[in-house]
Amino acid sequence: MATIDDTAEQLLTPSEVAARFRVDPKTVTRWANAGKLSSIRTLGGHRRFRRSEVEELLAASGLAEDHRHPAA
Amino acid sequence: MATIDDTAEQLLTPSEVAARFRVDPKTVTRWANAGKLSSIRTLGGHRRFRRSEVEELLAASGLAEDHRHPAA
DNA sequence: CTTAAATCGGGTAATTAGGGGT
DNA sequence: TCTGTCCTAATTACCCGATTTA
Repeated sequence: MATIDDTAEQLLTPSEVAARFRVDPKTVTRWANAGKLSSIRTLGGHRRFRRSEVEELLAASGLAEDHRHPAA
Repeated sequence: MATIDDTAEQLLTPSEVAARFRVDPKTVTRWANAGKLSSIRTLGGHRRFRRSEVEELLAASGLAEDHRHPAA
């Protein structure tokens, strides 16, 4: 069938982001409202977050999820 | 990948739309039923979605994933 | 024509949004 | 100031069998 290019950005749910930071999903929502996290909205109003941005923030906080060894 | 004419309207399956929004294909179906998405029906009753419309909705949600070529 | 995957429906749990208060 | 919890309403995810698609 017509396989489209999978250049699409990988998105995470609020729960998935919360699990990575060990915080409550509501806290992630507050970060999004405060503009600390870029949020995408589903057509129903639920938030989705860019995986790359979350990983970067985690790395910037000194926490490496290390499925990849740090380059620096 | 498939070589498709740019003049033709590119249609996406429910799964492809769902992957871009990080939701379940059933949710995309629900959006179509709610009139939030324009849907084309195959002769068997399956839904197809306009790629341009999906891209616009994603962009309106705060995500611009236009790495390939500008939709002008 | 056969096989495997996807999408149809419906129905029911789980998640999320938003506000308020600790 | 920041975070976790309580509440209700809305949205989304997973269950099934049957049909369509590739």
